[in-house]
Amino acid sequence: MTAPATGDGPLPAVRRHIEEAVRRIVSTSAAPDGDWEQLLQRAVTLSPPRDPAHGDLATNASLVLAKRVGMDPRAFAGRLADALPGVAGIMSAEPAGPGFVNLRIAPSAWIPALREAVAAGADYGRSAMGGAIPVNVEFVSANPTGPLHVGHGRGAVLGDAMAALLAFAGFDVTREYYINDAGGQIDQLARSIHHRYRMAAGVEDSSPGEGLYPGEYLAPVAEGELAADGGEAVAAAEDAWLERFREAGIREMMKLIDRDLERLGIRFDVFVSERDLRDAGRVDKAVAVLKRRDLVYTGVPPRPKGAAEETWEPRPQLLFRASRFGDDADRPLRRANGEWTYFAGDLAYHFDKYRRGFRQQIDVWGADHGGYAKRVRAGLSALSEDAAGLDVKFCQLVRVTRAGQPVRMSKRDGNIVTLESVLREVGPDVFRFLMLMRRPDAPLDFDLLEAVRQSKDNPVYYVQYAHARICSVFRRVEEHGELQGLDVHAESDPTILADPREVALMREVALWPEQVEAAARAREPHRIAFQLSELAARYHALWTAGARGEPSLRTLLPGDRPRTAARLLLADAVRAVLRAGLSILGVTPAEEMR
RNA sequence: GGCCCCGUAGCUCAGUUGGAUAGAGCAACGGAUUCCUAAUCCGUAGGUCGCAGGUUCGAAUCCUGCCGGGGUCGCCA
Repeated sequence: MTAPATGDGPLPAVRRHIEEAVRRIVSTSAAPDGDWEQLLQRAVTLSPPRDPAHGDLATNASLVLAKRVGMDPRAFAGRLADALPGVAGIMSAEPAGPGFVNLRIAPSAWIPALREAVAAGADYGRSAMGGAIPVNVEFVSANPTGPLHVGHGRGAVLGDAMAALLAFAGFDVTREYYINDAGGQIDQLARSIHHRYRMAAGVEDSSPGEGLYPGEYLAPVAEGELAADGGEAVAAAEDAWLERFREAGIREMMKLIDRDLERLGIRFDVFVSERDLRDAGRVDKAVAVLKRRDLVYTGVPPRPKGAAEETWEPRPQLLFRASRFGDDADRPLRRANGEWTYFAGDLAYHFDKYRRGFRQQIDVWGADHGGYAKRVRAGLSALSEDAAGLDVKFCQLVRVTRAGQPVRMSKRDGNIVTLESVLREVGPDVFRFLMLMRRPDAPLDFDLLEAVRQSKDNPVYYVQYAHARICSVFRRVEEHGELQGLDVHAESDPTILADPREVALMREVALWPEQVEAAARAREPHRIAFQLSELAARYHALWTAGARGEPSLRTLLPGDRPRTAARLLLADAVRAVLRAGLSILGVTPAEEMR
């Protein structure tokens, strides 16, 4: 790909300058005690103030430090403000409020960022922040018992964008899928296929009964098996066909899932099979490690309040001391029938990720697994001796509606709203963007009609339109004789860009790398979606001003090559941010809207 | 009952890890056709940030307790 941005934008320069001034002021103070230098690094912020009237940037340095070194915050702010102007593009600095210092930055200070953005294109904002640290992002991991539903789709998009964001910020990211291909549900899958098999053979006409999967997507699998074996499993005992149907089921269901993921443009680097882990003895090994540390014992767990008293019978079980690692109770490792619990397998799996070098692990789960995170974190802490961390991101379920009415589910699809059916209607770009316009742990209503409406109500088209407009401007340059052969870089004089709306756009372009890093640190891809919306809004506003009341703000001014070149430079820089952001979200940057 | 998530404008949601007078979009109302794409823009109006305490220069944000909604609770995954 490309090298991470190494350019020294305006922000780092301003920050360095502030730090030097702060050190000078502190050195004159009567009581420079304490860990103020550490605070300077950690707690002092430099960010655009919420109210643009306060300037371009603001720092809270004196609020954080003044008291610590025995000074009055307002006095500290006053001295700091006096010391700043004149360097790094700082035009003026004023103390404000309880001790902020507001900075005005010369518009020309943003210009290097514009050139950097244009040069980097979709890679603008890529950073080395992550230091190539390996991060494992595990997501989807849906059971191979049927096609993906919309909720899986949300998790899929979140995980994929998370991975892209972290990769963009310089982490060494692996996208991983854990296949839950062991356990009772797979037996039920095999039995469901067998039922369909008997239907296909004409010896069964009732629909699948209790506990079996109703989806008709299993019929082709059954028919395939029937064609292959000529019906020998019709009346055979379960032992004779269970394993074969399990394998066929897993294989075919993973094909379905793969196809759904492909529609979303998602590729995984690694698939890990629960069965493989178990068969290779990895579960035994993980439990042995815990045993060696005296973290496993046989005991009777207390009856959970939710469990009905009639069905609960106290039974000694093999337990992991999860309560020593922040969990609320010790957790069972072995089922009554002697098999490992799902939890034991999950321990082995997260341990396996750790042993493959992932000290940072991110899991994307559905909200219905909410109570489960503590015990897995506890297990990973125990197994890695606190060397590995697990960050679980929860996705609330998605409610799909059409014009406000719940979408009815088809038996064909197994009574779920399939991801495929939604994608067929709205396309991957709309789906991905709308899924990322919301914080993942907030519930989401997805309306199929709203989603395809092409207007400003729909943030996908809104952002894509901004990108398309810029592309359109570039296509039109050559239509003007006076602009033939315009060299945007050589002929532009960006100091011409003086309108407040233009300067605001320049600033936003310059701040983009910082915003990417903030989103990556917070591990919140949805911030990117919101930032793109804001940038698009600013661009649309400027554009419409030029198109309506203020022709002098237009990009293409045939009589004024330097100004046109400068405007094109700005437009191109905005386009770079849009491309970079959309690439993180996995959304296509449309060249034109038709 | 325990644990997890949520509660911000009539509706849907942001809120830069504790900052200044809490912001967008939708809906409502009023505007922009000499235009590089009107899939756009400008303006008006809209708030006890669920409630009550606490922490400090400063709280929508952190801590405690309530209220309300959702999820979950051995031998499913």
